[in-house]
Amino acid sequence: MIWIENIGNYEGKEVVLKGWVYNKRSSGKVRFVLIRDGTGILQAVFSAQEVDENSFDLADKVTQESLVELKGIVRKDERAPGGFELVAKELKLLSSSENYPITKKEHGVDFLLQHRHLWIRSRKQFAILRIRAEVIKACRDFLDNKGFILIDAPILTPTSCEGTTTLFEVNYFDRKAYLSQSGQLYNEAAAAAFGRVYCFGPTFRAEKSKTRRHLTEFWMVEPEASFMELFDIIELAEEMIVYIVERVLEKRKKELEILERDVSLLSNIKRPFPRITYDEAIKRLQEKGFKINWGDDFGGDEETFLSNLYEKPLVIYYYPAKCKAFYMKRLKENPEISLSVDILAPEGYGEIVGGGQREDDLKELEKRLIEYNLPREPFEWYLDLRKYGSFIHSGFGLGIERTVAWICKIKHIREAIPFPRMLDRIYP
RNA sequence: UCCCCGGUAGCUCAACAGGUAGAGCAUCCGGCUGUUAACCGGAGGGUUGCAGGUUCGAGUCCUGCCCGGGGAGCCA
Repeated sequence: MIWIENIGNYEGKEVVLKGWVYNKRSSGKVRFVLIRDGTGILQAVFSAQEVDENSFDLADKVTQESLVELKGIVRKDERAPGGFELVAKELKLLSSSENYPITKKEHGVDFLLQHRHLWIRSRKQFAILRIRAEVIKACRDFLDNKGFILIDAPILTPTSCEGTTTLFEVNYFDRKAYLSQSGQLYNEAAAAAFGRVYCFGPTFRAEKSKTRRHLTEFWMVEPEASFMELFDIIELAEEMIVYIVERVLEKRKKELEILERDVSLLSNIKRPFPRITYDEAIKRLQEKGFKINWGDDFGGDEETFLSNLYEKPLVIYYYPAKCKAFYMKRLKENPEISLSVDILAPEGYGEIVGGGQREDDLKELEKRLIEYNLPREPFEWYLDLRKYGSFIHSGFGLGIERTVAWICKIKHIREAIPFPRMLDRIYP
């Protein structure tokens, strides 16, 4: 099987390819048909003398997104997009396509999202989703190489992980269950069993958020490591981000080109990252005239401002405990401060990582459940982790779509997932 | 939930101050021997989101509803 991706290996040879018609152009006695096979796009050239009449005719008549079989000789030619083209010998129609809705001109967002199942065939979406696949592979390779074990957390859960967030409720054999909003708590159990673990999967938030940073279904990779403290986990997150960016730069050059991404900014993503405390962040914001007080969480504008401060991701740590989840360990010297961290991607992208050191003291944790107004019963198993050999441990979650959106420099994270789920949008 | 913007041909949009609904792309027909969202000529294509109101006359003004976009809040 020959794929367009590797077409350069067949220079001068006759090949047969299957693919969908991406575009066609004609100029009298020369016709150009661009076909895509899922790995790339290749231009085929039809000249009247070198091809039979039926094929030449078809090269003019064939419609966008029809499936065709193409025979021809691979030739290097600078005029061809991609550097190689096919001198066509024969074209066969395998399956026709009529009135393909996504044409060569512009379309609106609503229309494209209604046709997402077809939109993913187009060049830019193709590039983004291939980068997404690389980002995911990079996360997994990085953690696997570091000795982390993949232990997936359940999607159906008996209760909220953090209590506050709105959850999707499902009927579970006449009992209530909820779609997971984080694998975090299960990860902690797994960390005690396997040392260093991670889970990777979809998470769900039933918030009525309508912004470019939010989806109701999104993917996270969540490492959790025993014996690691806050600053160990910050280091791990930094290394992981550097690794992801490096891998995309190395393996997805073409896709970044399609997206016209300025790669010099990405090449700059090396350690160390700038690190500031929450207190410093507040000070910087207040200096700029933001109306924000100590104890407030950052809003969208604040996050954008902070993430534009540096060319590298910005590490912000020591958030007020009340901004963070009940399971965050507190600073010994000041229990108002949690051992927590967020990492904001640069170029205005905002938070891609959130994490911290977990409370390992049973009494403290019991107190927190009460403080946060959470029922004890569904968390019994979680408390057990502190009863049977409690251990220092930390972890974080990295949002896949936000990371992909940043690396691809796309405006809205809905394009960073194959089939986005948003408020009022669950089709296709 | 709130604020702002929008809904006109398959798609993207235009239509002055209320006066015969129009262009590009797509489709179909024709032309062009290297096109790069190719280009050039021609043709077909409309319940102006829905319901009501004002008016001699409504795409345009008013009211309600529906749908979408951007943002806020909330959140990762």
